[in-house]
Amino acid sequence: MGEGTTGRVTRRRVRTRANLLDAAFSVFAAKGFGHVSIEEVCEAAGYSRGAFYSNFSSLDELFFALYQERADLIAEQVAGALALDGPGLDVPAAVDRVTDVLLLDRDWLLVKTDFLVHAARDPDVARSLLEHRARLRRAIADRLARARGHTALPAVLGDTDGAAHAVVAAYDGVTTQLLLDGDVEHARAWLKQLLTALLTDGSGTPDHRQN
Amino acid sequence: MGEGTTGRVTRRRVRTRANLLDAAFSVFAAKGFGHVSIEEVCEAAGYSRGAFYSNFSSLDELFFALYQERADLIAEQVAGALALDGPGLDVPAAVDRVTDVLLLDRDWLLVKTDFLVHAARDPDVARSLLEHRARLRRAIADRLARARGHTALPAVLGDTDGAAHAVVAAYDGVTTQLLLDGDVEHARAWLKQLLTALLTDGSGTPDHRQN
DNA sequence: GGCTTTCGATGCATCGGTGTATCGAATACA
DNA sequence: TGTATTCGATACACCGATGCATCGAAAGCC
Repeated sequence: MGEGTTGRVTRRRVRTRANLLDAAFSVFAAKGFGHVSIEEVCEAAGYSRGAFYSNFSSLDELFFALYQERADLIAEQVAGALALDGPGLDVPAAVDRVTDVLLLDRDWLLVKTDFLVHAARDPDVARSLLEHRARLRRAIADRLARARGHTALPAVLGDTDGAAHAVVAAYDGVTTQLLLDGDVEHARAWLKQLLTALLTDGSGTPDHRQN
Repeated sequence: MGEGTTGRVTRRRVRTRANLLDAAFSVFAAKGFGHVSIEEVCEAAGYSRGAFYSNFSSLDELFFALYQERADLIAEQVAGALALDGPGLDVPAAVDRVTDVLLLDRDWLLVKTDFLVHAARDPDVARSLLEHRARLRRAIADRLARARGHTALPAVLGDTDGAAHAVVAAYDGVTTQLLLDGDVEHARAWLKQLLTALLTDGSGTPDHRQN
């Protein structure tokens, strides 16, 4: 229990915990939180319920831990992709890099959206998620601010903060579509186009589709 | 069962069915599909499980019916809002009207998102939802096409179809944010700004916030 | 208004999931 | 290597939800 003092840093405990989390990710992605039992997670991980209750006290707790783990990971990657080039920001290139990181696989988006729905009904979780999003936006806004003067930003959206808002909104919007049609490549292209449309006044490359 | 032939158009049946659907909406909005039992719905509606099983065969079926009912209703309203003025489209005015219809209450967005997550895991449901969205987009694209020449559309997004895509994406994006912060008014303002930014090359009214 | 049909309430059997208590086994530390 | 302690598997009791089968009551039809 005591996480502060290293009372007994068991080695297998971390392993089982990680295994449980990994298995939970697959199961959640496949069936959706709310249609998943503790037993299913344990079975997928190859443990019995004893192991679960030894590591978590409820499915909610595990779900939260799972989300935070992966979300932090992706946030790092995005920050990395943003920091890649110098102060002179090449918008299309940065958009490419970020897009590649952001739209990796559909499974993550499924879990992410499940979590969103979860958060929408629990103020505490919502607060936590809002803070996460705010951090992400700030990273984007900072990057955009640093690039100002080098590349002109259309004034329609207001300051860089507004532009960051728009970027996140575009991402969320494309996510929705991707969840339905499952076409990652198309979503990525579409997101790039949308972002360049928002962040430049120049010419995007139109390209369309049925659904 | 026989819906085609009007074998016996019972009158109370439609009432109870409607009551069940209404009650289900509240319960789903509050707890989320997947955390709701048939009993809860029946209790909220003031019926017993017998009534439920007489009208639906599963929660999924009810959920689908519920979604389709309300989605069609809103689609009608949007179409109405779009058709309101003549061939000369006043973009800001139309945006205002549509926005007012689209972002009515958070409960609907909650149920809608639940349904999205549901559809994302069931190809049949996904297909149905994609068709619905396609119809909506076509309505928007038609409206935009009719207005071409009157109001200049920025070419960044390609043709009117691309613009319609962008409109829907913006809506979805704002929805996500609204689900978290619960501020309908702000979401509406933000959506208006985003849409005008996308549909005009002119000046939006910047206005910002913390989250 | 009587008669038939359908609707919906009640009771029951069942099942799956939960949480806890207990115990053997694996592991860290001396 | 011995031993104390933690980890995780097994067993059990419990609860809630499900779906069905039955039956009284309301509604439509003549």
